[in-house]
Amino acid sequence: MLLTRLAQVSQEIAATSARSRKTALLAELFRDAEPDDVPIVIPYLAGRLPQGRLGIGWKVLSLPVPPATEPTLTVAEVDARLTELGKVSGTGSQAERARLVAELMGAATDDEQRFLFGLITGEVRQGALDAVAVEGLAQATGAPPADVRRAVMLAGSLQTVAEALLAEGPGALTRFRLTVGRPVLPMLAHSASSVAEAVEKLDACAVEEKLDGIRVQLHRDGDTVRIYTRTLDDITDRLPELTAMAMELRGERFILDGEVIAFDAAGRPRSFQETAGRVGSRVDVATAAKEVPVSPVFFDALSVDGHDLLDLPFAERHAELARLVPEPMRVRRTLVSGPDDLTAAEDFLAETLERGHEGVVVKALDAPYSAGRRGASWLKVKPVHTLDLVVLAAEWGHGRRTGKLSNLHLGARTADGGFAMLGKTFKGMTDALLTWQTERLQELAVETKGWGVTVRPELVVEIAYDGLQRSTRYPAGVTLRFARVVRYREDKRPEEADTVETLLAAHPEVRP
DNA sequence: TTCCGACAGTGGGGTCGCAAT
DNA sequence: ATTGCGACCCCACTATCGGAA
Repeated sequence: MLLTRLAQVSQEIAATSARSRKTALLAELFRDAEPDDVPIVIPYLAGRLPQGRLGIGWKVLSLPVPPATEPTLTVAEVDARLTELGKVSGTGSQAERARLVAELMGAATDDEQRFLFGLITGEVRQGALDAVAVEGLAQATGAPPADVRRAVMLAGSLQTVAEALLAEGPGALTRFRLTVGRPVLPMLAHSASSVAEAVEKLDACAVEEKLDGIRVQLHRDGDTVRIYTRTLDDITDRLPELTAMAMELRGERFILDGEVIAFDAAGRPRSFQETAGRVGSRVDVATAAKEVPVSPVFFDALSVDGHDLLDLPFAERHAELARLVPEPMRVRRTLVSGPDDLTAAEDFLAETLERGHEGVVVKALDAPYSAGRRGASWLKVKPVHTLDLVVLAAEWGHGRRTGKLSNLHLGARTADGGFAMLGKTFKGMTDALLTWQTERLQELAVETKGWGVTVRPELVVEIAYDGLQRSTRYPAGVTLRFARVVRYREDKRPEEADTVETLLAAHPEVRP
């Protein structure tokens, strides 16, 4: 199959907003793909490279290369060239990589260049990724969408399922079962603004500590232990202490879900930055493990002794977990019978925050494990802080925000009467707000840059954030975590905005 | 008819590792 | 040694479609 066909279909998908139409377009293309092309075409149209990341980014891809006039590239050839590029990334020089990219781009037409750019940078912007591709695959093969979806969750890969389905038909789906050693996409949580709201929605539930660490899925099959992240990357080698602990547990074959986190000597959680740095260290793991040891804290069991627990209610899965894992390695929790029992939930949240953790996750006791989904049966509750800050500058948006000033530079007042930038945010804005701020900020502009505008520091904006973290990038030595716009405060003057001093005082645990 | 769950998109900061300067 | 880049951790929020209620 020619790459140009994919580029055209991708454009058509982007051009329609109807998901049913997107699905139909994908299904048609999947049906037309030759068996050899299937492992390439499916991921490409789901906006993904079969090779995973290549070590090629926006920078190298942006170097201008004159496009070809005639479309001649086949998907097989593109795949071969990208595989070559991936190999060079592992060993070779950047110059060699740039040469290979230029060669590939030079063989592509204008449309194909655009498609490849999006594919490699991970920004296809066609409004259809994995989930829509799964629908298309179901339609192309006549398999029930729910069955295809489940098989993809269990295989942890769309491509594997697609190949089997297109080669053997819907019967192949039964092959994909939960298997120890093969990671499944983890269940995710929605947000709730309070425990009252969460308990109201879920009724009988467990309220568990939410730890600010790294999500892990631990598989043990006899003497073999494997540990995977949220995105199913294998990080076994970086967590030797976890492997050792897994061997101590009372079971031979199991899959557990949990979090790893570093605690200090007093048993309080260390900052996310410290835990993440430790888990990210790959070169000298032994030293890193000595300096920042991490502990596993498990909260779910997906499989025990060959039994698939995914469809069991949480209460039963947790009973299995408790049988296998001693209490210190399980997440702290309390059981709540329903809205009448709200005080217990609220006390537990207060206690959890006192212990230095992020918040809580409220989980329905009767819900199955929804692998790969953001199920409504897990609700996280975290305290929100707010500040009144001043807009110092704004950057032009991309994609659907093209032509709108989007990303705001936020400043707090300093002792000398100026402003110190604390970070940026593009979150929390409605389309109407984007339009309004684009106009308003241009009125306040003092300087126009390629990336946006700097403005007179006059506009006050209320910002919600999750906490403070140390920063080497910003002048106050700190930055906001997960900042988002709540509303503009045109009733406030910049002299009334919050100061760096009061911000630091509100977070004594973070010292710049 | 209205409501709501699921998705995609738009990016944020930090850290690590590697190659180039 | 320092800098720039890419990968991968953490993540919030809005718009939209289409099935459920």
